[in-house]
Parts: sequence; C-alpha cells; structure tokens
Amino acid sequence: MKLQIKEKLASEILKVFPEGLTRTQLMALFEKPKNEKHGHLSMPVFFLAATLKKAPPIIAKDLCEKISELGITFLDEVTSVSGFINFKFKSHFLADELEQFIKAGAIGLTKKGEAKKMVIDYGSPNVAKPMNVGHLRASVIGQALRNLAESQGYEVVGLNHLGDWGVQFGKLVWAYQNWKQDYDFENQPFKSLFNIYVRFHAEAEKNPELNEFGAAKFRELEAGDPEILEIWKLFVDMSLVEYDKIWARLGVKHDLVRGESFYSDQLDDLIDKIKEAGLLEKSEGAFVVSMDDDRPPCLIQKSDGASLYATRDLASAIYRKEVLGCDLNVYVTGVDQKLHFSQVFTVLEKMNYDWVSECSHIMFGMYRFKDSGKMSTRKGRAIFLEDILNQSVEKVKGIIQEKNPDLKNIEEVAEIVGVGAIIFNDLANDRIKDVDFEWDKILNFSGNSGPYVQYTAVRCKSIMRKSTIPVPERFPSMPQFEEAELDLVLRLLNYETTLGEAFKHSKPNYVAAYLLELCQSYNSFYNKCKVLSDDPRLTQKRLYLVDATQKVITEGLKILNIKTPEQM
RNA sequence: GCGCUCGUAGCUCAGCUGGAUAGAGUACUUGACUACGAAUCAAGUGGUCGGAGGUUCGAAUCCUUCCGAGCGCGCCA
Repeated sequence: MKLQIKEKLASEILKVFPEGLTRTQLMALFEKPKNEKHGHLSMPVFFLAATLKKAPPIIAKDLCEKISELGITFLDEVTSVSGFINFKFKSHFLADELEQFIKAGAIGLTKKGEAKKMVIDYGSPNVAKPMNVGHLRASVIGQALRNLAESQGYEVVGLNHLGDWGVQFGKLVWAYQNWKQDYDFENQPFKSLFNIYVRFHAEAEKNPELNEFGAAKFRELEAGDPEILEIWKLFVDMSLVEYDKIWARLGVKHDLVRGESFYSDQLDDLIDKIKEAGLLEKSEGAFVVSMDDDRPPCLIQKSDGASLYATRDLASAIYRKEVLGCDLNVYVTGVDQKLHFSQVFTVLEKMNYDWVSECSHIMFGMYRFKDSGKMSTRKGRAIFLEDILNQSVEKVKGIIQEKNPDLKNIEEVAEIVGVGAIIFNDLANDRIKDVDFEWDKILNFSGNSGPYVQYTAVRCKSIMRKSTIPVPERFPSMPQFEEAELDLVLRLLNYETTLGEAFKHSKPNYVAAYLLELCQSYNSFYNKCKVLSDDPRLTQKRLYLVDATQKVITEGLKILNIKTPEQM
C-alpha cells in the first residue's frame, strides 16, 4: 500500500495506542492482508500482548472499537479478526490516492535517497572473452539495481570494472605476437582474439612453459612497455566494441569504464599505505594481509612483484570513495567471488577506512549445466549471450508470424519481446539461487513471463487506441468499485512500496512478481468488465484504470530494463 | 577437510522485518471467442515447506544437528 496512505492512517490511529509508540513504528506494522477479503490493510497486535497483559484477540477488538469511535473520514470499515485489525478504505479515498499517484509525473519515484551518491559496478566482463549467460545476470541484475536506486532518488554512477589487467594479458600478448598471422584480425577482430585465447590455454596444457612467457609479458606490460601497451589497448578496444553491441540490446548503460588497468599506476602508493599501516606480511615469497579469523590471507603482491585482483580492487574502492565521492559502493558479481570481497573489505577495515560499511557485495547464483557442471569459457564450455538473445528473438518472430502476421514492424517488436523475455526470465527469480541452464527453459514464454506482461500492456494500449473518449485527466466522480476494479486499484497502489522493498533488499524479482500480480489482476478485470460501453462515465472510469495500469506496467518494466511495444 | 549458499506441488519457481486457510506458472481435467487482441480468462486435481529437535502466543522464515546439491578455500579474475 502507498506510503502516504500508511502515513495518514498511522497519524489518525496513533492516539488509541499505548503511549511511547511513534508513527513510524506503527507504519512498520502495517502489512498486506494474506486474504484480500480481510481488508485493504492490516495490522497484527500480538506485540502488545506482553505490555497490556491481555490476549491479542481482545486487544484487537478493543483497539478496533476505539478506532471506530475516532470517526476517521476515509475509513470505510475497521474489523478485528483474532489478533489482527483490518482496515477498509472508502472508495473515493482510494480513487484520490490513485489519482495523485498517477499524476505525480514520474510514477513511483521518491526522494528518499536524495543527494546520496551510489557507485555500482556491474556487468564487468573480461576482455577477449565473449559474454556468456553468466554475464547476462551480472549485467541485467546490476542495471535493474541501478534503476531501482535511481527510483529511490539516488544519484548513480554505473561503473564498468572491465577485466582488462592481469597475467592473462601477458599471455594474450605473447600469443598475438607469435600467432597473429594465423587469424583474420582484420575482418573478425574479436573472434580472432577469442580463438587465440582458447588456443593459448590449450597449448599451455601441453607446454606449461608458455605460462612463464605470458607472466613475463605481463610484467613488461605492468612496467609500461609502450609496444606491449599498444597491443593491449588493441585487445581492449576490440572487446569493448563487442560488449557495447550486446549491452545496447539489453539496455545496459554504464557511466564510466574503469577497468582494472585504470588503477595500475595507483598500486605502488596503495602498497606503501598498507605497509605503513603495518599490515603487509611476507608469506611464501608473496606479500599478503592476513585475516584475523580462519579465512586465508589476502594476496597483495605476487612473488614476482606483479599485482593481483585484490590489489586492484582495493585501489578501486579507495578511488570510488575519494575521487567519485560515493555514499554507497556496490559490487554486483557471482557468489564465487564472495571470499574475495570479504577479504578486500577486511583489508580496507584494517586500513581504518571506516567507509567500508558503505561497501556491499551483491551476489548472484551461477548458471550451470546439468551434466557438465560449472561453465568455463577457457574450456569452451559456455553458452554465448548473443546466441541466447538471437534464438529468443527468432522464436518470438515465429510466434508473431503465427498470431499477428499483419504487424508492420515485426523485426523491431521481436527484438523487444525476445530480449525482454530473456531479461524477465532471469530477473523473476531470487538472484541468489543457482540456475540450471536449459534451452527449453530459457526460451519458454508461456505463463509467468516477460511476454505475458508486455502483452497485457499492449492490450491496454489497444483499448485506448480504440476509444473515442480521451483518458480523463482526473479520476471520474464515480468511485464505487466493483470487485475486479477494486482489486486492480489496490494493486496499482502497491507499486511504490514494491520499489522501496526491492531496493532495500536489492531484489529485482520483487518488481517482477509485482508486475505478474498486477497483470493477473488487470486481465481478470479485463475479462469481467467491459471498458468501452454506452455509459460515458463508466467508460471514463475504466479508461482511467486501463491507462493507469499501462503506465505502471511500462514503468515497472523499465526498472527491469525491458521495453514495452505498442503492439505485438 | 573447513567455510558460505540453497533444498517449498509431478516440473519451474514466489513467499517482504517470524503472522491469519503456504501462493503463481506449467502439466493434467473442464468451461468461456458473432466481446475492448484467446500470447487471455474462469473452475478443479495436486504440498508431512529435505529429516529431526529447539526458541515463540505464532516458524517455510530464527537457532542446533543430520542428509542432499552448489560454490569457495595464496601467487587466475
């Protein structure tokens, strides 16, 4: 239920509760009734049993009577069932609230996080490797969290923490210098780069000496050898072109590319700082910072002097705070990096950076294959993201040709629906859970799916196209609701809190679940209530609801980074 | 071996800080297009919430333990 409604109700009923309770505390108690017949909003009173020394059902009954005596104008009914107080609002009140909600320019936006700055790092693939299903999650979850943060009033800086530094670039440079003539870098730069990468690892299996060559090249790269640097830059550029193509399709937008290489000239200072803090220890030839518990130490510098992933992440965290000035620093990566980030955060804490509490690692489960287990690009065991998107779009094209062959811009719509289906499918599940990769599953558009939500919005738009009456600016003065209408109104009023909860828990799937519920409610309404009728006032009222639904679906899908077509 | 995460209907999954009779989709059985698009809707079948203890007025949710799966565990990122 809308925040303003909770505020209003809490203010009114506060006086009947025992002293000491605040309005905010009261507001936190409101919940959505499990069974909609109970009411529009409910409040359990079990928490008062201990202080009042009475049984919850009696407390509920007493409070219920007192609330009734207050004569709150916008309340229709207050009832008590076992330990709950259930509220029903007057229809005109709900209509007013809906109108204000829809009128408020940017639907669902709040100013809560105003002036706060969030830096969020997401997507971040590794140069030379094509994006796979795993990057789908990293990109799409990250972008959704970013959108959610913006909806809550945060200023967001989206960072592409490109994996463009490390020994593998030494390896790639070595491979390029020795084998480039075997590939068509001219016409197929990225494909060639990937092939040369796979070849290197295959040959290094047989001939481990190659790894030494690669490591040596990386040391030269880190030392700033201009010729090697130039080759490295080539790799990065080739890769970014490819990634940007896919991100454009997914609607993923970063504000800054700050690859690992960006921090390479800050690492000496960083290591000095760690040393000054007395944290740096030599262990087995390498430099580490030890944890105070049973976690393994955090590797800072390899025995050959080269930097490591953690070294660059430490520099990056400091950069995000001191240069970008973030109030929140969020990393979106797979669960497999959990230990890494816990180590990095601990090192920051030991360096007395108290802002480490503002850093959070939002992790997501891994895609895996049922038979062969974890995917590995190196071993060629991966499903490329581009293939998934293409297959999905193709499948949608087939469905459109069957269901709506006269549609004009089939290509464009198939792209919106096909890509949307993939995104929705991923975001609809709790991000922490692992996902078994199966083509049938990822290309299944029936039931609870992106296309279902898009289709619902499309049908709303269709009604409005057909209507000869324009959508009224204000809610028509005919607010008595039929059951299906009321259900729809209540769901529409839940949008705002859904965004807040989704942001609070960093769970885009709350938004997906909400949209599915809203669509079910709308479709039920659609089948029961004829919108365009002979009664102009009734038509206006229902048209208003159709338009509101369409707007909320479009906004909600936007949060999930999914577009809404006009027709499909 | 140690650490972390997950285990909910035949299948795929929701379930918000513990709250009312555990919910969707799918599959299966029915019904609704001379209706604003049937990629829809309505109804039915289907659950010892992995097992066992515990905390609580109340547990799918918190704690302990066992079982199963996944991930991680020093010079990759």
